[in-house]
Amino acid sequence: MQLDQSQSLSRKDQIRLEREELILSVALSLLKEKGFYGLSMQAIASQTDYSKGTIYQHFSCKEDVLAKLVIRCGERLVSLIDLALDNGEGLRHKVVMVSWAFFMNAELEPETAGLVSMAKSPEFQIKVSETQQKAISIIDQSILSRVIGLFTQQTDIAVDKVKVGAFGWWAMKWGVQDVLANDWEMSQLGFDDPKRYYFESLHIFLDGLGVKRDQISHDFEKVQAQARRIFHVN
Amino acid sequence: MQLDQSQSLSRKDQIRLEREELILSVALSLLKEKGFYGLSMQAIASQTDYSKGTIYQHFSCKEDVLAKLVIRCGERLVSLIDLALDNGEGLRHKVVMVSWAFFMNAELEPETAGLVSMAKSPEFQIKVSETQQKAISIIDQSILSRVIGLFTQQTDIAVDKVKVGAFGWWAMKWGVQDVLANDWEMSQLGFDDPKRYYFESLHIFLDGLGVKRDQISHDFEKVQAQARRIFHVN
DNA sequence: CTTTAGATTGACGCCGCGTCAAAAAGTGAC
DNA sequence: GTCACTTTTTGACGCGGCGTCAATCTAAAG
Repeated sequence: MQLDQSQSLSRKDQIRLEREELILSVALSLLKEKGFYGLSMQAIASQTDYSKGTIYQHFSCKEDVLAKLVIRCGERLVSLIDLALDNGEGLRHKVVMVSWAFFMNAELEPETAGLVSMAKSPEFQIKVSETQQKAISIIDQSILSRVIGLFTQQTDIAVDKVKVGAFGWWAMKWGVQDVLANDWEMSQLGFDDPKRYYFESLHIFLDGLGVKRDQISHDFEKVQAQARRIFHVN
Repeated sequence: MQLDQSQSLSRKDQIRLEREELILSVALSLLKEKGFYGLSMQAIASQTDYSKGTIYQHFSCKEDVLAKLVIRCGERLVSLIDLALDNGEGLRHKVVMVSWAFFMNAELEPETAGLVSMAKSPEFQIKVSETQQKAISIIDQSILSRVIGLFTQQTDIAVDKVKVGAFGWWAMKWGVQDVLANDWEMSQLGFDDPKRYYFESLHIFLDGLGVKRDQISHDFEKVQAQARRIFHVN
């Protein structure tokens, strides 16, 4: 009896989960094809061969769907960051590798990565269910605590510089991400490859912080190749 | 005859301009009150006591209205930047003052400033009339060329560092702006006042670049007060 | 006063959102 | 297999926003 019930429950849950998966993958492909404006609950319903009502049993609104995509994107990012931290040698190298974690995560799913900053706006947040809000918040904390932890653990940086270091890096990385996401016309002004400029700037910042230089970190191509290997991208 | 015609034309234009002004101010106040989602062409029409059709004679769509707000915001920013450049002494000080130009511009009209990054997204852009697109593009160029020009003119920075310097600063500033615009919960992680951290980070970056230190630039309060005075803010 | 060009209006068609009563499918007892 | 009951699914519906356009109004010129 109990077994049956639990089995049937888990079976239901299984189906529910699979469907949620389907909905999300359809949403993502719509996002890719038609962009943010082209994504509608109606379209998701048609493409999944479910009715609108059923979709609304999984997600309370359009924003809720997008939030879930952003959450998955964030979860993948966290795992890439962990890989970066495990494989980096010393503070500078780890910082560089984590930067690549962000870039490659965005590369894997540019559509979703482009939503991240929108998903953080208050107006978006209030439309999203609390569960999701918390999930986003937890991911943010995970990432930031890893970043701060990284700076704290290392010995080649003064205690009073830890927070500034983490902050400055964070800001710089975020700024570049924004440029990349909406590919601003920086090339017209001679900034053909923002990533290269980012890493150059980053090294200057780390120099200013007094972080030890090393052999690998300064070689853009090499470290990129290394990152692709570690993250299994491309 | 000709005089009459030109008079009547300029009169018409005058009225048209005033109305455009009215529309924009109503749009802005709606944006403040109800936020981005609450802003509708219908609402603008009601509040201005014009019909929807008339509003559409001025702006082709909602995005067009917002674009115009962003453009004005950008124009004001350019003028603040010029003030900053005129009043700053030396590279570091000018960089700091220009940073304050950005911050205070955002402070003057947070709603609009929060739209800037959205207004740069391709999906937004294609909905906006070409004239506006160009206007935005011109403002971007104005700002970036000033920034690059600033780094180029100064003597206390190596030639090969000019572009990196401009880029790194740009990225960092942009990242912070994003944090401020959506006030992310950084305070929970001990970053109570992002602006202070920004300036600390900025100085570290400038140190790394080899930019000369000075007396004023490092005093947050002092330089803020100076900026408020120059920009006539508060 | 009449004509006419141009400005203004708001009803209209369309679409997307989110809801909910009704229909369908599932479940279990007999 | 059937019946009664629960759960799930459906899609028609109401709402509201967008952008259009034929009809109406205005005002200037003849």
